[in-house]
Amino acid sequence: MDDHTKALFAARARIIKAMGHPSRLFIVDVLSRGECCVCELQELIGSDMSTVSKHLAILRDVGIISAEKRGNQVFYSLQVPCVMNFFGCVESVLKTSAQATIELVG
Amino acid sequence: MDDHTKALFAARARIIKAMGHPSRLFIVDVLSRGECCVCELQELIGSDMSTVSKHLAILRDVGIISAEKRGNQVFYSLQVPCVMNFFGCVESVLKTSAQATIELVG
DNA sequence: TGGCTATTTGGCGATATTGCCAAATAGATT
DNA sequence: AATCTATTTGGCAATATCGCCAAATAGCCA
Repeated sequence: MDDHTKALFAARARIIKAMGHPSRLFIVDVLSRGECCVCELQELIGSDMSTVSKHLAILRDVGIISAEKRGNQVFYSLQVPCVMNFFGCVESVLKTSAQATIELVG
Repeated sequence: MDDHTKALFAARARIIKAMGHPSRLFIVDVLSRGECCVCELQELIGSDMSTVSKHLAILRDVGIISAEKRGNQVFYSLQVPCVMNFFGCVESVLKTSAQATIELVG
């Protein structure tokens, strides 16, 4: 892998990696239905607010979501809705994988 | 998040996480153009063969790729081609993100 | 200003990932 | 069987991630 290819795939992986966590994937899913403040997400997820905030920062750093401060709260929204298309394919990976297990078992 | 939702998003995240590494993303890209043995991938990536083998195992464990042994070599192939659709969206995240930086700077 | 709420940041221990080396395994060839 | 090649596995040190707590920050309201 030459340096350019390496950099390209590192940049791509960074974005995908940002979604590779249950809470962060959940955040993306929730935000696909409209903006949310941190407090709402925190209630839904059930982790410490600081933990949720850090997850949001990770998604924001790679550009998947964006933040807007209004009053004393911060509203996050999905910046690149096409990431929602991942879900359909991910389900099909899960299905394929489950099918393989069934065939393996009997 | 109730237990079912938690499990669902954990399962999804596991799949996305498997792709969240430059070498593994590269492997998926290469395999999208046809099956490959480990030795070919190792040459392209340039890491130790054992490292490549472990990356392949991670992708295989989640069901994204599959392995077939022929002779004394193992050929891997992309099991769920729709993951290739991720790339287009990832590029658009990169573009959006670059655009945001441009607007921020000037 | 002082206090209140919402959010972020710093720090830390626990845990997971990464990539190399060395050793084990499996098939092919002699 | 002995050996060669291709691949996987075990082990380990370096590094990164995770989630909580405590502290800092920022905006609102009295």
